[in-house]
Formats: sequence, C-alpha cells, structure tokens
Amino acid sequence: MSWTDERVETLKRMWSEGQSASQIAKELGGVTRNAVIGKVHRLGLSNRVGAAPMPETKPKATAPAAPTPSRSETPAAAEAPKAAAPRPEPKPAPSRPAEAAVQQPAPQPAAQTARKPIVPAGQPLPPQPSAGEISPEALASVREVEKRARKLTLMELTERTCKWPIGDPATTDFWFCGLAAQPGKPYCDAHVGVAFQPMSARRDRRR
DNA sequence: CCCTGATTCGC
DNA sequence: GCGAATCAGG
Repeated sequence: MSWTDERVETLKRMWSEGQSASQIAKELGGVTRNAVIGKVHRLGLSNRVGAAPMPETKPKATAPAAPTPSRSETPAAAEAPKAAAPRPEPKPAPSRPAEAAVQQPAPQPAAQTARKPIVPAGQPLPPQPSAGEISPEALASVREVEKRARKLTLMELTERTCKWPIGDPATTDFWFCGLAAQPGKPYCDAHVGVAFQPMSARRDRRR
C-alpha cells in the first residue's frame, strides 16, 4: 500500500477528528499505526489542532491551556492548516446534560425538594434489565463482578473492555465495567449473561 | 497487559 | 519518503 492522495486525505480527516493512529491504520488497511504516525509527522500535522484534549486519564490538575507544541522540527511549523471550523467531533459529553428532558415515565409528584437529579442520560445505553427478569445465577455473578469493575470512563473503553454501564449517569457514581470483554462481545462474561438472554428464558420467567 | 503518540534510522 | 523498532507514558 502506498500513500495515495485519497488515503492521505482520509488520514488527515481522521487525524483531525481525533481518531487514534491505530484506528486510522485499521480504517485504511495495509498499514500499521506506526506507518500512520510516521506519515502524520512527515505531513507536519502533529500537534492535533482544533483542540483535541484526548484526556485518557485524569483531568490533569489545573491544565490551563498550553497546546504544548512540544517538538516541532520545522521552525515555522505551527499554523493550523485547515483547522478552521471546529467541528462537533464525537466527543462524549463529560457530565450533566443539563437539559433535554427526554422521556422517563417519572410519575414524580414534584413535591419533595431534595429529589435526585432526574437528568436522563443522553442516549439510552444497554438496558438495565429489571431484577425480576434475570436469572438468580446471572444476577449474583453480576453483583460479584461489579465489585471488581475497573470503573473505566467512556473514553477508556476499547474493543475488548466490557462496556456495561454501572451507576447513575446523572451523577459521578457512574462508570463502565471495563473488565475483559468476551471476544466479539461488548461485555464481560457476567454482563453477557444478563445482556443476552434466550427469548424462551425471558418468556418463561416473565409474570 | 491494554493502549497512546514520538522518535530514530536503515532502507 | 517510508515504517519497524523502540521509547516514553497512561
């Protein structure tokens, strides 16, 4: 494979979108992430413009701004080529949506003052099955597993981490399981158990 | 161990 | 110019 105009274009687009080198390599095919990174540097589009926090871990103390040009081989390298329009980007919303009251049956009497924030999560994630529908064994293993959850943030999830959400998305008591996911499945062993149930099993258990 | 980007250097 | 190997780090 060679860097055709089209492939370079894809590279530039994905890189500016904040995609990782490995993701880009996967998309392009025929190249490794090293190749992508090497090309990125040669193209001089290192330091991702258009603001690309790419946290990956802690909020980093006070992190004022500091784009940190770090290393720029070319003296006048920095200039933001086409980073003009800061597009939305698939950045996950950190916390409180603060608006957009979706649905929520919520027969809330609107009486008490200290009610938990009823802010609905942006998009419904994997449905939390009601306890009554899960087999006792599966439920038990889930409770056990969730004690050992790695408590990953949305950004820390990968193709092989369990993406089962735990806790209330509206509060800081929210994280993802993060344990080793079943190959080809989005969840770990225990969560696959409650996520995927044979229709027959559900029917039998229901009511 | 998983992953990230950065750099080097033989080709 | 290219990218594997390596480095440095979360």
